[in-house]
Amino acid sequence: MSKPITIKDIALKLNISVATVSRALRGSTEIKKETKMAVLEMAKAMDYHPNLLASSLSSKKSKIIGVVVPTINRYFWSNSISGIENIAYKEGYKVMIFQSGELFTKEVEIVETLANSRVDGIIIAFSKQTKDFIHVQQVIERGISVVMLERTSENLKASKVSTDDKNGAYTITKHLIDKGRRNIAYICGPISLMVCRDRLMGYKKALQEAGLLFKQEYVIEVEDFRYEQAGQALEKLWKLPVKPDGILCFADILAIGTIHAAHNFGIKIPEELSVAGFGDDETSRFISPSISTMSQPSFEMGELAANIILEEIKLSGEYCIKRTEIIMPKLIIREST
Amino acid sequence: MSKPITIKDIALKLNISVATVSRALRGSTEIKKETKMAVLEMAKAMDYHPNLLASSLSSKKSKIIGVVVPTINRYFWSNSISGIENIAYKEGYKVMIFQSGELFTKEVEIVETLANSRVDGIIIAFSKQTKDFIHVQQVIERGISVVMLERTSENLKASKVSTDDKNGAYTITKHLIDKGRRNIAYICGPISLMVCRDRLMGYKKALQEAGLLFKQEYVIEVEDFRYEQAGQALEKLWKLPVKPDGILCFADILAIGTIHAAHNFGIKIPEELSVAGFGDDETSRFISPSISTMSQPSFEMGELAANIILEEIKLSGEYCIKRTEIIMPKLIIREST
DNA sequence: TTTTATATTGCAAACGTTTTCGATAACGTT
DNA sequence: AACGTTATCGAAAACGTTTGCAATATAAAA
Repeated sequence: MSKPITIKDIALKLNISVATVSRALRGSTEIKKETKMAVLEMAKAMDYHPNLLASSLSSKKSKIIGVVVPTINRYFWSNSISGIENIAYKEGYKVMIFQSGELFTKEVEIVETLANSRVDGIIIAFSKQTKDFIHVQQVIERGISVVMLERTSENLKASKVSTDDKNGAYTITKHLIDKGRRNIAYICGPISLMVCRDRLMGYKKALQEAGLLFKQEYVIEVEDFRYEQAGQALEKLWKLPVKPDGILCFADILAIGTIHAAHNFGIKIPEELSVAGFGDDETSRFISPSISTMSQPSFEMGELAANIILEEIKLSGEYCIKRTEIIMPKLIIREST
Repeated sequence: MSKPITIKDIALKLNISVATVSRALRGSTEIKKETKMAVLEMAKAMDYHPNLLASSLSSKKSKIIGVVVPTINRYFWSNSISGIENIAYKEGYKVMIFQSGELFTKEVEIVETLANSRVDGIIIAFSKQTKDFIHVQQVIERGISVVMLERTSENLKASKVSTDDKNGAYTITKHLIDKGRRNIAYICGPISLMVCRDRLMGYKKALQEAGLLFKQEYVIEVEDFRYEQAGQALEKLWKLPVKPDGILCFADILAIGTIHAAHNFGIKIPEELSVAGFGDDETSRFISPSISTMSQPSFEMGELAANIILEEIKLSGEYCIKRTEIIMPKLIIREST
């Protein structure tokens, strides 16, 4: 309500300059111990709170890193955010979380806001609609560090950390084949996403290697990563002349949806149909049947992204080599296959 | 890299004052159409980006509302955040999301940072550790609007929106009783949370009304809302001389954990044991058995909280009556009871 | 034409910090 | 006694906006 206390007020009270107060508060060494003490005490006594806006404006650094993900309520994203925070907070950085809701326009808006708020760096996972990357290209040119996480692009000169999707999908498809499955379908996400295309490649490769025919009608593209979508996909697949005996799902959430729909159709899992996921959501272990999946170390991937961006912030604008980290997921076999 | 363009640069180029540029950019009415046009064009031509820090510092409003929740990866929280965003974005406000990780110290730190960043308002759900509320009391006194969401406190003069937990728990406990259950246990969260105590009261009331004995050993308090915790709770309950035939879980996630553990123990649900949840997580509909639960309109609750805070921001500091909104959850009956 | 109202603009003071560049004082060195 | 060091502090210029008030130009009214 009443005017907030500023360093000027403290300076006045102590009969010293604002410069010394500023230095004392941020622990500069070139300040006499007694005055530093006096300032700190007075600050506490007067209930002083620094104005971060003024500070960032003046110093040109905010100690904030912005994170933008498609949605926060999926395990992979929330968990990697936790990883990012874990590192960032240790280094005295705050992290601001934003969700694009898979909308390109909102993503652009968020990135712009973040840049205009002069955050020190941005970690971004693109929305499924994003095909055009100039909005982040511009941000990079403005001197803000950017790291791409999981949903990346090759057209951008920025570090990225992502999953080895091709090999991951290959591995789990091969697992299905090893289990004797011959007609394996793939319920995949929007093909506009590189992740989806990469996993498709791995799936194809495994089929080919086993001498199995790739059939286009076995690939069902769903728009959103929602339970219902998987159910609809299964319905389509079940109308095919040759029903699949195995399904690879792009994400665990789709696997759960598939299993649910299969249950309604009276399809036995895994006897009649094997279902595999990707991502190892927390839930996947606790439902029945539990889900075989490729486990992605999302927390660690977040940590890695954070470490990279902090590194680049430190070098800020110097020519540092952009890194590309590809993480291999791990096969986890459970009841559904 | 190169110095960013400022309104001063635009003013210089156009031979007008920074004041007019500022007014033109923010669409003030008292600017001639032609000059406004000229400014906007020049801004675009020079690739101008406003500095939000400077703007907020000067205008004393940030158009940002901060949200702090225990964790973002639980359905209730992420969904209510979506509700908050839905309203806020419409009104031109950005939403900054923070998670306390159920840690008091981190919550305090976040609230302090938010206040020091001069956000216009804060929507907060307290951590399970939070018993002391001076950190938000101080923020309120500094003139920042605060609204409490779901995890509230009665010691604070701030608006709140929460669930009618007592009646909700009463309703679903009664449902269990109606299904013929007589030995009903309650797996609850940290009793330090008012939500947990309120639901306990509803549970007790239902028992009492039905002439059933309340037994302390039927109440198991878990520390975290994690699947594993429910399993351990069930294990304890199953060692009791009289095993429960129904379990009310504080949250759906605990219900899923309970069902999983029951499955491992070979306990038949719902024949041998009815399991009920609270919150109606997305997942609860898609697992088998699907879970009976009390559905909370989390999205709408977020919207409500946002509307209230925007209202209070508008009145900013005037005596506005603090509102208390209690939302009644809805009973959803599925297979688990 | 003068007067009055109105529409546009500019000046300059905020907003609360950080930081460069000196200034001063105290101290030891030669 | 003159000098160089070092420790400690202050003055003032940024940082990029917004905004109250004054000034000017323009249009309308007398």
